[in-house]
Amino acid sequence: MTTFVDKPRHILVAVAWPYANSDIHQGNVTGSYLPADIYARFHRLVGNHVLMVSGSDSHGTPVTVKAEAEGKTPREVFDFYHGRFLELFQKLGLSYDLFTHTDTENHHRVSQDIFLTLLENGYLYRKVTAQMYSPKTSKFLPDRYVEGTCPVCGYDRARGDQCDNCNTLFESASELIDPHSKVDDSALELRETEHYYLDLAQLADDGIADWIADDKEHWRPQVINFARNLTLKEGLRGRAVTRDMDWGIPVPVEGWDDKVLYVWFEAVIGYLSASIEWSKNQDRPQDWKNWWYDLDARSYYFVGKDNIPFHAIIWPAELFGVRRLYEDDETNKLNLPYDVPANEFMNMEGRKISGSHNWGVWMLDALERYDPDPLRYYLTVNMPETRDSDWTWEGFVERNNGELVANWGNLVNRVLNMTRRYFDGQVPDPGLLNERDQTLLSAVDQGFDEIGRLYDACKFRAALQETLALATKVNQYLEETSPWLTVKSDPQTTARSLYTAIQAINGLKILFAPVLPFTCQGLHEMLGENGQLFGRPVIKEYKENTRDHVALTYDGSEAIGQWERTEIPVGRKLPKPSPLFRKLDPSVADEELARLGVD
RNA sequence: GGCGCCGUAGCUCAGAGGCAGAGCAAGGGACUCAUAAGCCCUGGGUCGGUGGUUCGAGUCCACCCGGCGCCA
Repeated sequence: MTTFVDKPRHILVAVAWPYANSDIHQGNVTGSYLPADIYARFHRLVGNHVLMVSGSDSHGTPVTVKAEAEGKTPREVFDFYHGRFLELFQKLGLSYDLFTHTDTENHHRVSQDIFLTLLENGYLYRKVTAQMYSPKTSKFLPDRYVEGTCPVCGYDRARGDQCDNCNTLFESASELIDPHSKVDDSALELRETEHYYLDLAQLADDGIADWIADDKEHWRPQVINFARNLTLKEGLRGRAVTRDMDWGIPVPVEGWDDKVLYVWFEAVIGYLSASIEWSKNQDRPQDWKNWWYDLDARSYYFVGKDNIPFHAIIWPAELFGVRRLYEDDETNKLNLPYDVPANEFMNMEGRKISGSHNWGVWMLDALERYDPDPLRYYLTVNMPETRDSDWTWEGFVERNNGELVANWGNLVNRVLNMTRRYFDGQVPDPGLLNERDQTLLSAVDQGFDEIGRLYDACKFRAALQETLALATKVNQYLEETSPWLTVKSDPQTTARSLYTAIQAINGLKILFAPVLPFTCQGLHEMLGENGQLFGRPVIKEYKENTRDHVALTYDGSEAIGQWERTEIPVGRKLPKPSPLFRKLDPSVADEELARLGVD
């Protein structure tokens, strides 16, 4: 059945790392986590070797700022949100092989080793610059936490990187008159500091410019054009990979104890370090190399559009500059991204989603009121694959009621109910299938090929629409054969029609499964089938030498789902069916808007 | 200001040289297995605009307008 895949391939599904400083909303989910999960589930069904990794980004200024605001340590802050991420992902069915975080010993070591290898390979250089320094706290301050008077318009609350009044951008916060700390208002001074820089210009010359220029036909146009625009038009400048801070990964160079690796530099290394950690957790410490060195392996980076430069240029440049890690064979090189299927943004009710304005659907909260599959469905059918999209609660209710309930759920329900009523719940013996029956089943079989191609190309909206169109076809087939009429006069025809519909539904179960894993498992059981289509998400604690961490993992050892239509045998007694989806009252939209404070 | 993405039915979008499409919404119909669901039929278009290339242009090219974004 898997005609578009010749032999099992290693597929790395690399998912954006959420900052562990706030809860996750629907924009985060539809932007990267959900498409990654759909892709991973599809390829697991196809029979490919999937490794889906990500984790919480525990470092970085947003975490420390939140910690200061709440009077906590950064570790307390990220531990809290990390725990909530694990709970959400488990409930929403995001099937990470490993969702870890960046404050593990493993990640520290891999990041430092990457740094040292880049240094050894000549892609890091040192440079001294002047930065704003707070004598009061003995800390350097990032430009956007500096406030002062704008030298252009005189606005007295201009930020160090930009004046919000006249939109002037500053090269350095030192251009401000009377610069002071936004955090504690204390006066600042200019002080010299030395940092390591990634030599992106050299990396571009040595190969990354060619790599970005070549063989990217399968990339989304807005992604590859954007990346090429950055490399060609702007040229690549060196970028500091260290900074003056105490929360983060220590720079592994003597005398640099008061500096850490810059978060943008080490967070992306998480894709590699998490693969290595997963491998170690499985007691197969070399396994990760199948995804990172095998020439046939493919890596997909599911991120939002704000992350395109880091994944289409900077991370490939890091990998290219490192060449190989923990590998003696000099012919091996770390794989660069095969694709970066970045999504655009999702708005809500026409406005930008915003944490500080409480404008968004907080997923953990939404799961208190709604099942995961309808949420996954709406977020997929409305996914911002080619342009920004818009979440509306009215749209959520309409799609749920009109498509999941009325079309697909109702189809399943009517077929299983008739089987129950007319044949005592046993799969009827169809005798010889006629042309119309066979046409329907071959349309479903063809769906595995065509819809499979869409999933494989990360066209999830289209895949879902095609699958729903097949469900409509089965509904049409039922109208044409009208088993509720023939049952009185021609039971054999009724048997054939219901048998055919049952087999068709069983095929649709798999076609829908990457997006709707929970209800498809339910249907699987209503068809009297055994086993789990997918594996189980498990939250586990892992011990290292100095500290432990909890992570989400995926146990696929008992998964039996395959990308093909199987046969539900004649004579099987089916269990009592129950509806796959529940209809939502239109007032739900008003209630949710009221919850947001909208009249 | 430069660059990129987008502009197609009331709404959401697909189509990327060969008869303008789907779903929803609207109007009509036959049916009753099903969560009043499903099915059939109908209406609905200056494909943002202008000019060009071509036997033929939503589709390719140039310019312009509008929305969003990145950079300056």
